[in-house]
Amino acid sequence: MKTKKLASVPTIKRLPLYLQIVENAHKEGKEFISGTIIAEELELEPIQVRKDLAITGIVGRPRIGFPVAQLITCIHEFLLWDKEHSAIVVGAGSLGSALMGYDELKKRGMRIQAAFDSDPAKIGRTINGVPVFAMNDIAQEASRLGSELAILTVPPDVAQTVAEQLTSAGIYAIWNFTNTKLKLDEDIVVQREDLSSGYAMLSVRMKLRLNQT
Amino acid sequence: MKTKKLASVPTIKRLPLYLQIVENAHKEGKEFISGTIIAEELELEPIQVRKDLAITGIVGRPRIGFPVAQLITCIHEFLLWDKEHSAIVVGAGSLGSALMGYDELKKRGMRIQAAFDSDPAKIGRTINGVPVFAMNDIAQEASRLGSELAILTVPPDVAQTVAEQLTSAGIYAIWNFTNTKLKLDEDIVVQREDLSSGYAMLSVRMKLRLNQT
DNA sequence: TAGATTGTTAATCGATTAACAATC
DNA sequence: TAGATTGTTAATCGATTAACAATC
Repeated sequence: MKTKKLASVPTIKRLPLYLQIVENAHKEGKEFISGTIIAEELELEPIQVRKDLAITGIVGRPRIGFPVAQLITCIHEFLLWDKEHSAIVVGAGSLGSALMGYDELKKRGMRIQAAFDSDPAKIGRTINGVPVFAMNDIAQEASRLGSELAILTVPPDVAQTVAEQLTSAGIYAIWNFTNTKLKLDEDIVVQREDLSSGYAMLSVRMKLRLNQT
Repeated sequence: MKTKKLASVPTIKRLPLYLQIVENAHKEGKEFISGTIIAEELELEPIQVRKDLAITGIVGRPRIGFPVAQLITCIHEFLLWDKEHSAIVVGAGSLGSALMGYDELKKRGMRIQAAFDSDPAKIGRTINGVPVFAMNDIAQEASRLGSELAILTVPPDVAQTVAEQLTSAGIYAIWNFTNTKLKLDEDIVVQREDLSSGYAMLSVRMKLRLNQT
């Protein structure tokens, strides 16, 4: 088995930015795009773009740049966005509903099969085309659907309990939108999505901006 | 004017995590909390927690830890979360609506004064207590309200145009939830909130997990 | 050809981690 | 006192950036 050098976290997080630009170039009918152009668009250094793209296995042509169609494929494959990921949304509040209607995710291979909520008014209905089940049926339904991933948008006080139910039902990855640090088996992938850290950055930069004068 | 050493981006992003734990400790009536405890809770290194907290100006007591109440104040002040930030939501779709109802932000000083949308069905109504105005009235209303910050949740194709209107109306900071790279004056604070980078991390980690076997 | 761009190897920079004296 | 914890100074680690030969 080949031991590939792992990509760094910052690199992985930049790949979707590159992908978007390359897809735009593709729509415009361009066959090649240079790292220099991508870098300008995102206000990054060209060398950083080249280094990042290299991780996907793409090979560019000096003087010409990278083949657009192939680059899209390489990024997709690297991120596993060429395969479907089955997912359920747990907590069909406003954030959960927003995610169910988020086309970007669907385009990137995420298939949201079902949602779960404890509000009787929501159970049995569909939101953005996704059927809503009772929270109590999670274990049963998630097993039946064979879902890989759970998008967790429940209130923080039930997050830990619900997460444990999910793992029992065979879910091995959780996209955690609650601000609860989940304590689960090590082999469960938990990705925390933290709005407050973005808000912290924003606030500090606003403070700096105000102090400039 | 004292030239403070700037905090690093990773440090700033971790501060809200610390804040949450310290606030919990406060609710439980604890007067002191050690960096070691905080680190355990978040699965970080104690030295990292101490270094991060130091940036806020807090002074701890050897053997005892950090004074809880004072630490909360220090983090709040550092993030400017002790002051109110006036904000408007531009694009009252599902994500915009979710943010209007997000208590966390309100607790951190964000005051959402108004929302804007081009859908006539929404204009004139209120969502989560926030009045919705017509998109055409942005310039006028934002100036009148004196808003500092705009939360941008419009479709990507109008993002740039709307952003320019916002800056003309005196807005100097934009929390950009669209996947459009905005091209604005350098003195405008643009904080991009990128769901796709989180999804990229999640996908790669799921891939690794699957390859483990 | 001339010159822009790739990809590799080396240098730099900055964040994390380690070591340890000071402290209560 | 003994021992846990802070805060400072130094060491390490890894990401970014620079330099440059190879290429078309």
